[in-house]
Amino acid sequence: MWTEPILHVDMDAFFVEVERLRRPDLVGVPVAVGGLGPRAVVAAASYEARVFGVHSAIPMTRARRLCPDLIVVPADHHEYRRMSEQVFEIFRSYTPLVEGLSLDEAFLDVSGLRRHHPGPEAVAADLRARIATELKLPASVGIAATKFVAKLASQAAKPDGVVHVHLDDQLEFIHALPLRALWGVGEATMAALETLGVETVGDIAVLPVSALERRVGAAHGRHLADLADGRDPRRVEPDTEAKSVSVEETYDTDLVGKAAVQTELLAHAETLASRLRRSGLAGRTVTVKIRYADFTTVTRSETHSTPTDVGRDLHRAAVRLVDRVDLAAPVRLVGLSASSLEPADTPRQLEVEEGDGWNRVAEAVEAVRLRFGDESVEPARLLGRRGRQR
DNA sequence: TCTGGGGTCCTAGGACCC
DNA sequence: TCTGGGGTCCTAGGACCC
Repeated sequence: MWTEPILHVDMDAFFVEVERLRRPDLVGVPVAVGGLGPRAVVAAASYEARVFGVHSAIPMTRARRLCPDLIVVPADHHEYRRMSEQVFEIFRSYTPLVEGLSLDEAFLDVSGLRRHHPGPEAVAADLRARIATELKLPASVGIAATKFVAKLASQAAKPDGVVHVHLDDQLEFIHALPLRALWGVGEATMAALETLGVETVGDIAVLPVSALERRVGAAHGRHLADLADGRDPRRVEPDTEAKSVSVEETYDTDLVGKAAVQTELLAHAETLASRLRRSGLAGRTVTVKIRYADFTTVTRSETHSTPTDVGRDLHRAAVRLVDRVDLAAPVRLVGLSASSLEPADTPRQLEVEEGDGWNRVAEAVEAVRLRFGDESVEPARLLGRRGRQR
């Protein structure tokens, strides 16, 4: 019973269902949540819309063509985040071992609930009932011995169901699935494996590992071989800190010229800075991303010895970086990100710019000394010197 | 059909250090 | 005068996920 203690909980058409809570007119009809601009894509589609072939990531223009009666609702990420927090609160009322994958799905390791529930299926039933009654939202749950099988099980459970894959049936279950269903197998991997004539997970289970490694790389190849044999040692890791924070925008019409790009970078820098501050983070690495009209994408990054969460610093770095890319061609997307993140409150070495930098430092130092006394600020090399003299 | 915005992880090459 | 092996960090690009 407890040999399959991992739950993968996946909210059904989450954005759509959240919208339906405040707009009952959306119930039972084809709905897509997404952007409204000419370049928007579908972020979430209701099951009524999926019948028409409307699903996540397809262009909204195409979705409208596939389903003329489609109701398009602009995305409200604040609201989705708010509801997501309530969903995760319920998850964490069962176990602290909750690993969120996005706003609407998570792994739960419920092995610690042995004494309180007869089995993981009882936990899943209880959890789904609570989400349904307290939040009025549907959720599907996959139960398995490993993370990747639990995730596949929740897909099989949709919509609004539960699938428990017992250890004894695990290989039979995964081998029958199309290869593309595996987490980590996308278009490129499928293309790389095409010549091998593999279609299902079972097909790669009988392949030599070396053949996989040759085509998709060492790490990926071995990983796929392990999954096909049902091996997945990854534990449920309670949520870890963010590794990067980014802001990007695709424009309805392409930007032309350096000035336009720099202005967008200034706006991004301010947004990024406030997001960093709200998370209490600062980044040492700044990366600019430029996507041209033909969709080719370039990035330029630089890493500093000290992290920043200051809009002005981010913008200055961004302008330096974007100077190294071609801005004569039309640009459809501009992005800015911060990585190599550190808590913003760790002690930092100040970096003083050329120009009037030291002047401003001196002014600031005087202001502090006026308020807190002459010894409140001094060069680091002098620290402790006065103490010794006394 | 003409491709969002937010992320994570991997690879490969090069610089640099010991 | 030509040259090893290992480790770490950085950069750029790309695959993939929701």
